[in-house]
Amino acid sequence: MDFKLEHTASGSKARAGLITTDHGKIETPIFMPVGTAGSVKGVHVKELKDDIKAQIILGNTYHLYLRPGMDVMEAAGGLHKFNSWDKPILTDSGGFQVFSLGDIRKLTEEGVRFQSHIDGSYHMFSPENSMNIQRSIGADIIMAFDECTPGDADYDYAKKSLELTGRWLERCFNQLEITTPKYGHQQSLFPIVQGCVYPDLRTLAAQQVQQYNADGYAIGGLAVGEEIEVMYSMIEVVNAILPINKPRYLMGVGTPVNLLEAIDRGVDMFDCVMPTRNGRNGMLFTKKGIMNMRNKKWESDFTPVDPDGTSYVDHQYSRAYLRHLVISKEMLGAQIATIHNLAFYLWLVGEARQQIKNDSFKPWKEQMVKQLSTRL
RNA sequence: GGGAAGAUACCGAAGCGGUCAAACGGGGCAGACUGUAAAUCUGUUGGCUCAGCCUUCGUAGGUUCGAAUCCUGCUCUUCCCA
Repeated sequence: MDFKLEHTASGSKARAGLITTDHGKIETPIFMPVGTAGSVKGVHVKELKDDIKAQIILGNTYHLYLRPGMDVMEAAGGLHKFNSWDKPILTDSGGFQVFSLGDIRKLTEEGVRFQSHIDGSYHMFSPENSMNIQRSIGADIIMAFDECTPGDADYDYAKKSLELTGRWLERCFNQLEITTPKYGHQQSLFPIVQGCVYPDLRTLAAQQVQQYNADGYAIGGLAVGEEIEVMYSMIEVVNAILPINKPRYLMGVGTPVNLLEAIDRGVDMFDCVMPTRNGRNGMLFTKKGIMNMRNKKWESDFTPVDPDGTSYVDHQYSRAYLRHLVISKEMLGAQIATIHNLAFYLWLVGEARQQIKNDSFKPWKEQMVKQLSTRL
């Protein structure tokens, strides 16, 4: 994997870059649609490519390991073949599930023992088998197995958690060294910077991950309960230390405003369930603000879903029709909303990239931030 | 024509003398959702000059300190027998 830093915006730390993987190029800043179980929920590959213009999507180690399992995954020839997405893929390591599965898992030095949310069966994740599983899935970018520290963790816990993540990181790299890619293309491991809301821990973490000279670095453990301003300041702390010539991936973030604020602070890559999940739940993100399609106000609004939208669903269907579908729980409603939201997110980061290259990012961002949170 | 059961808030449906403006479900209205245990979850849903008051449990009366709950007439619905 290669990263070329193309341009840094004036008056901002925002960057435009180009990642090259064996499955193609990724223009940064980029948003990566989340496809947890091997599919971006409700969206065909054709729509993902032609309409949403996704350049890279996510998969999840935990979910794919449980189902369909690695036997099927390897027999399929890896996730690219299995889900027929031939562009870049990134897999999360299962680290987030260590956090989100909360009450049905047990954390030890070795790894995490957890119960399947599907059938309650017991399993163990460790840095080693997370790497092995991610080898079997075959994503272009794979993530370190970490503990995603809760946002409200006290200093002592956050410090111990960070140290554990550090020891796990070494084991991840060791495991990668003694294994090889299974499908003939390169896989890059991104370490994850933890440290919770404590600047000195974040600083330490950002310094320590660099010993591995990775192809890119991730900032994890944010947007997990802490104040949003705290998240921004942690990004600033970490990005001041991470190397400028490597992509920086802010995990799990966020709202359109979060994306622009993070881009402004030098983040290159994002993923978040928000456009897909909120879309399924009837919420649309647009350039002018947020629309809850369940609201009565759209009942007889026969104008296009989003006149400014870049996807065909924005112009093909009316707001009144979309509201009807959402209210009626028709699956098409969720699909339209998901396609719209993802297309909007991809437009947003694509436009940010253009504004960065034109040295007009800062004023554009200030203007956008004002309107993006408006409730329409 | 005879008999039986029943009529409860937007709908369905509990309640069967006071703690009932009335359980629960649906629908309606609104909110939440940030490396997906989520096409999920939460709140609210008679009115008002709102710690109180007013109107409401088919309808008209009655019993009672007190009725959605008991009694009588009426109207309507469903089922059974002719």
